[in-house]
Amino acid sequence: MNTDFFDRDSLIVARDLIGVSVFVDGIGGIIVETEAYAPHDPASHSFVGPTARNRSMFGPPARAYVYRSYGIHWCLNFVCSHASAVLIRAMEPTRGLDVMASRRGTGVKRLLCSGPGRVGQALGIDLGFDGLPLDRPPFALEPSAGPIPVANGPRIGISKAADLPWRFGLEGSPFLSRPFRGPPA
DNA sequence: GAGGCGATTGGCT
DNA sequence: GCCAATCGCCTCG
Repeated sequence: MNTDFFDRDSLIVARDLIGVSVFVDGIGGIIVETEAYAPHDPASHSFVGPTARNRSMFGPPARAYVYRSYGIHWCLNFVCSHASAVLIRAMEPTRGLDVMASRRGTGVKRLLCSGPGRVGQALGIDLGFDGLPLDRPPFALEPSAGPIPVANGPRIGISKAADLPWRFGLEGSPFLSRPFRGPPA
């Protein structure tokens, strides 16, 4: 994947990432759910300006931004233009199922990567991946095979700007962290 | 230096 | 559906 793919508005990238495959050391699958965090977006970690935690968001696009969620989980984002980013919320696992099952402590396929914290754990993500470029190992990205039916709706689990329909997903996928409700916003 | 809170998950009712 | 677990970051004093 061309790094220019990420040098765009996070809303566009979030939608275009649905169907793209992501692998970390050869382990991963197809992205089926994302959320966009934009410049001047109150819900974005970059909203408060550069800090020790969010410095990767203010660096060049096409890199990883990793943060700890609720003191427990590691969440993986892709940095886009102007300190925006896309959170990888869910994937359909395709390669390295055995390794992901071992890391997750379950063999149930649907529970391997369906949720941002689960994605991080299944891929073996931690702070050491923060700031790494996405166009070379350990990361590998592959374009989607063909046209994808993309649904969208409000982002999950946030209190600020909770009404914005900036969550995107593969319509009808059983690997979504949660189903999409109603018509697209 | 201290307190509150969160882009979540898993287990129990 | 509700709630605890868990801890780094940010804000305020």
